[in-house]
Amino acid sequence: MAAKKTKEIKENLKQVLPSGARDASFFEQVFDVVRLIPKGRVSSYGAIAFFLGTKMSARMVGWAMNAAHGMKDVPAHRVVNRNGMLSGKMHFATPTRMEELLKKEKIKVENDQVIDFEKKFWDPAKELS
DNA sequence: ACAATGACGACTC
DNA sequence: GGAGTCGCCATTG
Repeated sequence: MAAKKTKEIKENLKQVLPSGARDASFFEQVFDVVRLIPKGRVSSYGAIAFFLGTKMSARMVGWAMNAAHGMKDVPAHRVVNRNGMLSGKMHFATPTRMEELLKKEKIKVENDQVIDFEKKFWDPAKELS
């Protein structure tokens, strides 16, 4: 059921984007930012939300990530919560997929948590200015 | 149209 | 310092 929903989201997003990016504008920005996250680095929902102007609405970033699953170019695995925890790993194809991907990028993950999160943290507002 | 939910965050107890 | 509560914004029921 959830998969079907994701598909619907993706299709809906695809339709909305080229038509008149107003509802998906937020999503588009999120995708762009996440896509710009360097390899071996991670970011947080709050940081992205802040960069987009809605710093208080990290939830929406998470929701955008859900839709981002349809976009393979969007490394959602590099986006974790402000605590550095892989809060969204359960939403991947497999719960271990996120951790595997992160480890693949030299990011240490232990107990669903990114090690040295502060060092790996990539702040869009800071890097992209 | 109203109420509830959510890959979060910050504040309060 | 750990746990609980409220707030935010958009989507879904």
